[in-house]
Amino acid sequence: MTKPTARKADLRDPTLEALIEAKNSIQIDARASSPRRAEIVALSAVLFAESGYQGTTIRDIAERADILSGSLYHHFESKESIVDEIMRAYWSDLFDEYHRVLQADLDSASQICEMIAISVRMLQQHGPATRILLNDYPFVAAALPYIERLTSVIEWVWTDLLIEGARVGVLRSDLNPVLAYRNIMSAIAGTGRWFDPTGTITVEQVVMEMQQTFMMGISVHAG
Amino acid sequence: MTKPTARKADLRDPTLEALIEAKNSIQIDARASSPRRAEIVALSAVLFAESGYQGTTIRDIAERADILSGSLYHHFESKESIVDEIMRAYWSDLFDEYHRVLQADLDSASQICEMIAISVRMLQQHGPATRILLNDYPFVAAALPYIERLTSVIEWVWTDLLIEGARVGVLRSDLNPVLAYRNIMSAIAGTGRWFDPTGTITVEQVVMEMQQTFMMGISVHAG
DNA sequence: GTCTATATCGCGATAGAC
DNA sequence: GTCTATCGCGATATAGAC
Repeated sequence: MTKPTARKADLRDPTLEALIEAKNSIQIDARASSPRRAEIVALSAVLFAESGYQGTTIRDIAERADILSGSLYHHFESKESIVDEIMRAYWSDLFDEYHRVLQADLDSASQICEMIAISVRMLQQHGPATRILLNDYPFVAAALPYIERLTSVIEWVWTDLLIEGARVGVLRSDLNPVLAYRNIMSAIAGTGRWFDPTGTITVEQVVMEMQQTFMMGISVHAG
Repeated sequence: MTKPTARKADLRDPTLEALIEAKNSIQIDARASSPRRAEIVALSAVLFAESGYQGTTIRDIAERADILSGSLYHHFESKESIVDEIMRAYWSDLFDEYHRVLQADLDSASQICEMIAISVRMLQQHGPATRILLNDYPFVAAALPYIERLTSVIEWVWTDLLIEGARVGVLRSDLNPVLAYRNIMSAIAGTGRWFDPTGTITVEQVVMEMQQTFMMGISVHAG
């Protein structure tokens, strides 16, 4: 099934455009090219994910990097700038993935399945970032204003798709798109808490169970 | 439909017994009867929910209580003991509600619907506590060891019910009970982040949408 | 790029007067 | 039950030598 309102021709899908604009607003610091800096960012992400942003000290990070705390300020101007860099990389990759899915010529239901899949697969490259977002959202959102802006765009993309799916009869007509979105997004975000990359459950198992649980709940049934 | 394995007769449902035992292990401090103390606990819960446990200072709490920070230590022995009291009240009420549902003579699907309902309804009396648990789980679980014990009991009750439902054919046979539980619980916990008691969406709307989304996803369909 | 040394601040908590 | 006053600590961040 192709998308009912053909947008591939004129490329004027407002949510897709908002997504592109939001993605372009994420500036990645050029200094991130330094390997040492990237190493410290990665190890900080793990510590923040384990103990929380406020529960992790500059000294904790320095110790893990085999360095003294003062030396960190050669690479970063503040503790906040470290989590900022973690977040920019995460959101940049996430928006690229969303862009790919929204450009593909899929019906609403398939797009939703794909969006669940890419969101959960972020655990592979950005497991710590997912966890930081879950645990420290109030702090991170307050410290980095762009986070709430990007979150809004994601919410818009989802609800737009859910409304469209209900309109064309692929999804339940009595669906509350905002509540459905929040249920799905909570389940996705929740993986950040419990998923163990060294465990026996694979990311693809999580993807499949989540797709089944939600799609069979929100799609129209034969009976 | 009545519960297939009749447990009402001999009352030897191991998950119910574990629930009762866990509930009895939650000791409520008798001093909580002081109105002033209860007032401070309530207002601390709101602050912890807003800014996080580590993001809220003793001085913030004192200011909101129109008191000086040192005076708080007449009522509490530490900052940790405040969040402890918030958590004990929350879990005590939650376990009472679970107890009521598990004692009722319902089939698995209805019990699951009821368990979703009571969990979401905790937002009414314990909205801040729900949010604290979501945002500060790693810290709170580390500081208050009983939390992980109680969480395990809840997980056991849910997965037991999901397995039972699949066994008797009320739920999908290919269901992964652990993953299904985590999806549902994440959606429930997620309400703590976005639900606004002063907004237009009611708790009962949230309950209904969540029941529909999950039940139609995990129950066996006619078609 | 890292170390030494330290400034500066705000935190949780305490002791005793009232 | 609250206030005054303060302790002791650990936090982020800085300055300059090497």
